[in-house]
Amino acid sequence: MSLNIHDIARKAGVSVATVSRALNSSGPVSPKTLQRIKQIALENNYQPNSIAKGFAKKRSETIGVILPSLVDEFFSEVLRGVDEEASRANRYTLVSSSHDQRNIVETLLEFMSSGRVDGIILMAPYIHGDITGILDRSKRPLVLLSSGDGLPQKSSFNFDNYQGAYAVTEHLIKHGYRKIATITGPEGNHDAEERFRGFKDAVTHAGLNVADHFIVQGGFTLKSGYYGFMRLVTQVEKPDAVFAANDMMAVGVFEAAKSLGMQIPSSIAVAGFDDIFLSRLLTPRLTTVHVPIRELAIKAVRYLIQMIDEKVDPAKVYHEEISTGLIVGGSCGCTNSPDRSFL
Amino acid sequence: MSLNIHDIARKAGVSVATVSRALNSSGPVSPKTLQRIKQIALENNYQPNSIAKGFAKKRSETIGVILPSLVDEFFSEVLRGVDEEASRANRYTLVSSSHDQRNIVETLLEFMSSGRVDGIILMAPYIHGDITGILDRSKRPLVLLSSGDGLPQKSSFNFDNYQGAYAVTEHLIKHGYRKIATITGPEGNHDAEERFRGFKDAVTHAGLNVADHFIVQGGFTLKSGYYGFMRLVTQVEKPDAVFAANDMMAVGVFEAAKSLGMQIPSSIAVAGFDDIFLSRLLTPRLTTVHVPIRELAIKAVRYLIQMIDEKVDPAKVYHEEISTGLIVGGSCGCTNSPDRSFL
DNA sequence: AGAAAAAATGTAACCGTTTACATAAAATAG
DNA sequence: CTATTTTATGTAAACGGTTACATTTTTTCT
Repeated sequence: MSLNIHDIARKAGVSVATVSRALNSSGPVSPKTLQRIKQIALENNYQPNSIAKGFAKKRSETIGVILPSLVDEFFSEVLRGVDEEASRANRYTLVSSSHDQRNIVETLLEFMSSGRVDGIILMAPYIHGDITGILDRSKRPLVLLSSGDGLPQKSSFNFDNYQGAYAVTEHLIKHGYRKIATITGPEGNHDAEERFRGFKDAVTHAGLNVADHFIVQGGFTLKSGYYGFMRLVTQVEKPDAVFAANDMMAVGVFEAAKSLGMQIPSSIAVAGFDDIFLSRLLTPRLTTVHVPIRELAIKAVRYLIQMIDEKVDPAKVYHEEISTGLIVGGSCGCTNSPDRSFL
Repeated sequence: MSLNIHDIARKAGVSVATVSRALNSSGPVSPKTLQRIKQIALENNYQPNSIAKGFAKKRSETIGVILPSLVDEFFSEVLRGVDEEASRANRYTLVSSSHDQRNIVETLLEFMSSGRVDGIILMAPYIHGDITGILDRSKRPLVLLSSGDGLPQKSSFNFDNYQGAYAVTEHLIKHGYRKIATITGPEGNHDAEERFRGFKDAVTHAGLNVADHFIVQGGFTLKSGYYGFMRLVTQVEKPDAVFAANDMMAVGVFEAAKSLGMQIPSSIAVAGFDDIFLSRLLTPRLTTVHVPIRELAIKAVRYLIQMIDEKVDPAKVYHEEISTGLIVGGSCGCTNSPDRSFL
């Protein structure tokens, strides 16, 4: 096994306490002792055992991230942001992509009481009773990411879905479309609900009404966008524009339109939400709402670390809504939209 | 703070050793004591401090994953596979997406000598001297993922890039194309090199020759595919088919062809490599090579865990090449290819 | 120079668990 | 019914750091 602090102390002819102080700058050490210890540590490339360190300090320098799954761009961007900010703050990232609800609960319990993480970033689009229960008696700092306000007693960072949906819908209305349909996200999903609310308000405030047959429920998947669109356009009254609650469904809409021989935006305008990479490749480019995922993750981690370091009161709740930005492509009917923005 | 093993021992009127044995089934405990201890542990929902446990056992039950970055589909699929298999084996996943080479080296050192992980999955497309040096005196089990055979002394899991590239090129040749160009991956990248080798051999074995002006260097990015194609088709002698060393570049090729008004596959056939999600959405669907990323990751983790548990000799090296599969779309000229496979 | 203050270093307890070894209790054998 | 073996339990050291406190050395002040 590699050498430990005692070995270094012996080699340097000092006590372990001095070595610890020298290497962590945690107490006074005379310049020449400091120098000698550092030298010896370097020569023997001593690496303190960080498990032991964590044990002694009751700190793991690790933040735990619980994600619903890692499949799509969204989650990997979150993870990227978390890892980026965590490593900037010299923290480790322990990740768990829970495959189902049970799993989230278990992981949460584990993470909270095992001493393995100092704080938790939890992303749970569907928060239910079990989770609430655990979270209530959670002792570790925790922040919710894009999980809505179902748990107002916990600090959270969300996108301003309402504002984004409102803005993009308003944009469609400005184009003169009057029969605007939407394909929603899955039921119970906070983002989906907020987006729908924004859509509805924008339509209503414009003096239009939201017809029931212009609302079809989707599931944030390409497939549901495809079939959702099919349902919309095979009705007697057809919409002249459709707002898909996320880009993946908008892609489904494009595919469906293509297979029906419908032109976008001339036969029907389309808008999405998320600004995924793919939306840039559609022709015409998708009009959508940009969500700064990394930024969200980074802010959440920063706040979490402040809680851990007690720079902010961990008991106090803080909520932040990160604003989203309208991205105008050609799918809404705008003509001056940039092309080949992917290059 | 939550209670520890001593508290449980006291409540149960036994010693900590007995509690430890009871809860870990690591020694004889009488049925009724066992029952009582478990009961008490449950009532007080006792969770052993896993840092302390790791410290005592010199085991962290954690596997470290070092990835070059988390941006694309490839890496997030890897992570997904790792996490899936790790959690199946009751291990944690500590992730680090190193942003540059220096970072990889540092992380590697940290991971190896800190006791924080029991083993490491390293994915480093470009292995250079520094890394080799560290790896040589690494004490922890480590497996390389898709990093080529630059380090034959370490166990590794790779895709059979050669075979895949050979197969897809051969398929193009079967179509009758004779002037086959390629856009390669970045220099020094193992996958890229193997793919090129497969391409070259397939062409040569068919009695054709690989003209220099039919080889342009790309960088695995959409952009490089776009411009690479532009260069290829603005030459005096134009290719009739092009093999992009990855799908992202093939997407660039599609875009470039579109902007030049060229039809795929009638004016020029295209094939890619990777079978990314996007390749399914192209029209015609991209002919490509499927790489079972999750499978690769899962196999690597399984093997790593065997090394950790000393089920296999950690000193012995093992190499596995995972075979890839040809996916026939319409971009090569095949007509019976399935459409809308994304639904 | 001696006293007081400041700086450097050392000693040892502690963090929560495992585990080798010792001891006690129960089961089995003769 | 004892002697022996087996099973159950307890004791205490170890893991590798940190850190409060004690002690020693150095510096500063009068």
